[in-house]
Parts: sequence; structure tokens; C-alpha cells
Amino acid sequence: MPRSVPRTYSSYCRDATALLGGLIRTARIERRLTAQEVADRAGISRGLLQRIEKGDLKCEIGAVFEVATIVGVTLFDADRAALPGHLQQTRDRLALLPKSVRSKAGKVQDDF
Amino acid sequence: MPRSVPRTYSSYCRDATALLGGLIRTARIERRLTAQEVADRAGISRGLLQRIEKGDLKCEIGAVFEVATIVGVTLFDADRAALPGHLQQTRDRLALLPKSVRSKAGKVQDDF
DNA sequence: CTAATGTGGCTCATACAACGCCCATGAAAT
DNA sequence: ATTTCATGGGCGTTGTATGAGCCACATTAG
Repeated sequence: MPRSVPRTYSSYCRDATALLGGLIRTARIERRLTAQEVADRAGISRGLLQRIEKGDLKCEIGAVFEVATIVGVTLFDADRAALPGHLQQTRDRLALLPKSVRSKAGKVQDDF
Repeated sequence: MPRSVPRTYSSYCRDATALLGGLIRTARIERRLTAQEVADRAGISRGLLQRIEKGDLKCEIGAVFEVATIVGVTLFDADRAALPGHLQQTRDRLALLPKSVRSKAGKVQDDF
């Protein structure tokens, strides 16, 4: 039952995706790669690449990140080699946190 | 014709997604929010949130970014307010680049 | 100029992601 | 100890994102 309501996004979320798409497009052109070339390399269709560069919110994150990797856009601003380290670090931190959370339903800020 | 072959991803891409998922989970727990709470707020199902936190590569980037926004994980390490500016900046840069690219088909590095 | 090619934007068919609902486990609170 | 409830995972259904193919237009090379 995959969603009967269109789904909504915060503007920050939309901006972030659009920015990522723009960065990808910029990087691709600067490296003089055709859309088809990148699409093939990423194992996706040219149409999907177009949507990614346009900042379409409904693309697999895997496809987007893969393309970003290919054209040389760094995620997290983090050094490529440093990523696995951060990953382990995050896993360790998670191990220390409580397994489940009791919600006190305290009001939280919600201004996007 | 949505893909007959499973699709492959680079390890960097997998790591990045897993890291993002971990950061989201960490942030959620630290803020004492239940999975259901966050899922509702993001307008997604609890199951999808689970996959996002696990770093599943096949989730809409919109859903992932939305959740990240909600639990307070910053994308791009960039300041939240600064994002629209960067967006415009990227658009301007794109306007200066060539509209299309002639591939010289020069070999490119491909080591991930 | 012309030819070649990259791009954007459609349509269509279909594999599959997301949903809702279920149960089992285990942590937290009483 | 007992109850409450968050979590992880499975299953069946269905809306939808994806890939393929096409076209028209723009851009670059020759």
C-alpha cells in the first residue's frame, strides 16, 4: 500500500536535494562528461540522471550518491578515506545509547 | 521497465549512506524520539524509517533528507540558513558552463 | 553552411518500494 | 514480578519510480 498521499517535504530538504543535484551537474560538466557517459557508469538511465541533477526528491539515495561519487562530489564534506572511520565511530556511539526510548512526548521545535 | 539487474554501488557510496543512517539513528535516540514519532513527523512508515537508519540504498532521497532534517542532522555540514545561498551560487555557476559537452572519450579514473 | 551529437521532455509497461498489519522479543516503568 | 511499549522483522497488496524508446531542439565540430 505504497502511499496514497503525495508526501510533503520541508524547504530545507528540497534545497539540500536541489543543491546536491546542482553540484553534481556542475561537476559533471566541468569534467566534460556527457550525461549518457555518467549514466552508464552509474548503471542508471539517462532519464534518471536528469531527474537527479534537477533535484528530484523521489530518487533512490543510492543512485544519487553513486552519481555524486562518480563525478567527484564529496558527501559530508568529509574526506573520502575518512568515511569508514566515521562509520565505525558512529556504530560505537550507538552501542552506548539506550536500546529503546520512552517518549515523554515533550514538545519539540518544528520550524522549517 | 524498472531494472532487471540488481544494481551495484561503490563502497564509498554504501559507507556514506550507512553513515548517514547511523547519524540519524544516533540523533533520534539522543533526542529521545521514538521511531514512530519521527516516522509520523516525516510522513513515512516506521518500516521505512528502519531501513533509512540501517542505510538502505533504495530509499527516496527525499524521505532520508526529511528525516535527517527532523532529527537535526545537517546535510553538507553547511549551516541550515546558508543553504539557499549556496543553491543560488551553484545555479549561477551552471549558467556560465557550456550547455552541452562533447565527449573526447578520454579515459578517466575509476577506482573506488 | 551541414553533420553530428548532447540534451530535455515526453509516453508506456512493469518490477519493486512503501504501506499497513501482524507477531515476537526485550527494555523500561510501575 | 507485571505491565507497558519500542523495536525488529515478515507478509501481501498496490501505487509509483524506473528504464526504454522516441522526438524536437540546441549546441558543437568540421
